[in-house]
Amino acid sequence: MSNTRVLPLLEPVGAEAVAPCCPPLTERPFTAEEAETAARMFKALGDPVRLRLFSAVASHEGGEACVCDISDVGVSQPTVSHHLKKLKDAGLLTSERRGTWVYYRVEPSVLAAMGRLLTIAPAAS
Amino acid sequence: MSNTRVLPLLEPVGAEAVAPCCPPLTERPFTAEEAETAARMFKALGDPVRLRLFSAVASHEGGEACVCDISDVGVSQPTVSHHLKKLKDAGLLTSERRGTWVYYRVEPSVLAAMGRLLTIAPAAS
DNA sequence: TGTCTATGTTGACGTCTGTCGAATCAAGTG
DNA sequence: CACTTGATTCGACAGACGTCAACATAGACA
Repeated sequence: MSNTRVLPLLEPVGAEAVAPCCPPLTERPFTAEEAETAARMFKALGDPVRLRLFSAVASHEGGEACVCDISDVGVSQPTVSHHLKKLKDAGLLTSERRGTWVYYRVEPSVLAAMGRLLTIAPAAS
Repeated sequence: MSNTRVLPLLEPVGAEAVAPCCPPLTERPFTAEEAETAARMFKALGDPVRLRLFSAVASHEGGEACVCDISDVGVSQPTVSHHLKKLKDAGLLTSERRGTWVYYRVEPSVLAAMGRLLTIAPAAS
C-alpha cells in the first residue's frame, strides 16, 4: 500500500559503505575514469523504456518486482528482457528467480551514489 | 545568446517558481511522458565526454566556464562543440558569447531537479 | 513424460550517435 | 583591409543502439 517513503532503500543513510564512485559533479572536474564509470549509469537510465522499468521496480512494494508486473511499457517482451539486462549490467538492478517468476530489485547504494553526484550541497565535510 | 529559455526539465508555474518534471524515481512508476522527459536528461549525461564537460563547467568558478578552459578532454574541437550543443539542447547548460569567447553555464535548478529524481528522501525538504 | 506459462537469447534490420577533417562564422588586432 | 584565434557547422563514416520475430530455456503441473 504505502510504498512511498518506506522503501528499504531509504534506510541506509548512516555509516554504510556506498561505493562512492565519484564526487559531486560540481565539486571538481571529473577525470576520464570517473566520467566513464558515472556515464555508464546515466546511460542506462537514458532510455525512456529503461527509466520506466527502473522506476516501476524502485517504486514497487519492497523495492522489488517480477517482470510480469512491470512489462507493460509498450514494447515487446524480448525488448523488456533486453532492457532489464542492460540495467542489470549497469549495476542498477539485481535479479533473482523464485519459482516461475524472476524478480528484479534495485541496488540502493548505487541509487544513493547517483543522487550524490547531482547534489549541489557544498558539503564542506 | 539567449539566457532565458524554457528548460525541458522544468515547467514554469509562476514568475520564478519552477516545478520538477517528475517525482522521485522511487515514488511511483513513471508515466511514458515523464520517462521521455527525464530520459532525455540522463541521456545527455550518459556520455563520458559530455559528463566531463558538464562537470568542468559545474565545478568552475561561478558555475561558468569558456570553451577554451574545458576543451581538453581528448577529442577534437568540433566534437567538443557538438557535445556542448547536446548539453545545451538537453537544458543542462546555457551559453553566452562575451567578446572572443563563449561561456557555458550550468542551470542550478535543473541540477536540483535531477538530484530530486534520485532522492529517496520524502518530499518534506 | 508432456504441455503450458514465464523469461531469456539469438539474429537481423533500420536508426541514432560519436568522431573527425574541412569549411565557415565571429571577434579582435595590426 | 588582411590576418589570427576561438568556436560552430557541414559532410561523411564506423560503430552502437532499440526493436522485433523466432527460438531456446526454466519451472510448474498434470
